[in-house]
Amino acid sequence: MRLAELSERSGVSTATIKYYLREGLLPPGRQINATTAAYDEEHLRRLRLVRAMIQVGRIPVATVREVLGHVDDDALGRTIRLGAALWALPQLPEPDADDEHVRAARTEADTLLETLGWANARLLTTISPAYRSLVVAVAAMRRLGYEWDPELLLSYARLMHRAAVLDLDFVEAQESEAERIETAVLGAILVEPMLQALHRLAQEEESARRYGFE
Amino acid sequence: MRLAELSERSGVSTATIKYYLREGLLPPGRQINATTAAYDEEHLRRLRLVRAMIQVGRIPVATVREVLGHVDDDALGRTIRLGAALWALPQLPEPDADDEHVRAARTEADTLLETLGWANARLLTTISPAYRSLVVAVAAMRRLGYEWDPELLLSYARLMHRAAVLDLDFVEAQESEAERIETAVLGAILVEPMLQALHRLAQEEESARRYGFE
DNA sequence: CATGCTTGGATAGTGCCGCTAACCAAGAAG
DNA sequence: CTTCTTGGTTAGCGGCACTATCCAAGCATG
Repeated sequence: MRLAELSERSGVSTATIKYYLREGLLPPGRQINATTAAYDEEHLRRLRLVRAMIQVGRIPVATVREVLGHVDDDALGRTIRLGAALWALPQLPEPDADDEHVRAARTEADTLLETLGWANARLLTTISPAYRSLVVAVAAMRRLGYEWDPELLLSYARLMHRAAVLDLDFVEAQESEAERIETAVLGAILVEPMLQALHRLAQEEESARRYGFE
Repeated sequence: MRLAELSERSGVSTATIKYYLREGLLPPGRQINATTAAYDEEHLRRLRLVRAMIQVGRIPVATVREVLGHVDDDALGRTIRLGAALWALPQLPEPDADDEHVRAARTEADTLLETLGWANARLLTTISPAYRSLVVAVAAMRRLGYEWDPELLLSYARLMHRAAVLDLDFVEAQESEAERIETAVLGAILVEPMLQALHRLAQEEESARRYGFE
């Protein structure tokens, strides 16, 4: 398959495909001669993957390259490989460690993990970007003066844990190990916008149920 | 409070505050004379709100202006006002209506709402951006060849509905109607990154539980 | 009162990002 | 032998979130 056909079948312009090749998101085609390269189904699939990550997952191009690098790295174990890929995803900016709200949020997050018994997550608190993002988000709400019962955060966490269980069950259902790794990363990236959309739909539904359209 | 003090207390540079004033994210200060303007606590709070939306919620500046416009619009009822604000949030791009995966995803989404009995959401399917985003996300996964039991999507939706119930309970706990509207929008914007962070943490935890660190 | 500093407002510029248009020489097609 | 198409290279574009610079008006000090 030539570049033009790859473009047609994927719906991505040749210029953009060339850009992805340049950026290393797509392995080069098999060079037939100086002016022709051949691409196969694997390229097509990879291209769709890249597009989904960029358009649906809103992952920056440079990050997609990094994430795919981890996915392709056969040397690592599953948890590490998944972790490496997930940790490359864009995260909230580093919090200011001196800020009082940040310190309070950190305490709240630590208590949360303890209460939940997430022993593994607790090992990662100093390094996991997800933990850091949680602290930033909680600190932002606290800074705006919102107070809540610790039970609330706990409830959210339990819900998201159940979502994670569904994610990983789905991953395990994949046939090959390579597919499982890809699904784990892709799942994490594509399930997020799906959950977000469902969340907003659910808010609309619940708001309309409670208050009608007034 | 002068601009310099507003900057110091919020941690936002004066240049950036001027930019927000220009962009209409912040109402102008009370003009004292040709070279001095006074800002009050309300400005400080608003500025923190804007920062949270931009930095934690990753909402584009133009969208923040739009969302705040709806929040400040006393003429609308609660559901409409919340809806208007939520609908202004960035969404996934318009799907290609001719694509087979998009059509399949639309059917799946419709069945989902029917099964859940989300009667209100079903009224909104043609116009709600959240519905559109859901379709795009589902279509992207289908395009990559992933198949799943309809039960899976249903489970995710039930989880997010429970999250939405928690959200709205929290909103109802606010004292004034103005606060409730603001909380509803802010909640929607700031809870999302929090849920995302919890989701990723939960995935790390669950993956480590199942497979260890190998 | 003079001098120098600070203030807030306006304008233009910066850096990054995701493309995209234009060009090019090598090769295929008729 | 033209004429068209190919894939690779380069430079540019448009949007975004700031940010550096300039400016005239005021305030503060000797």
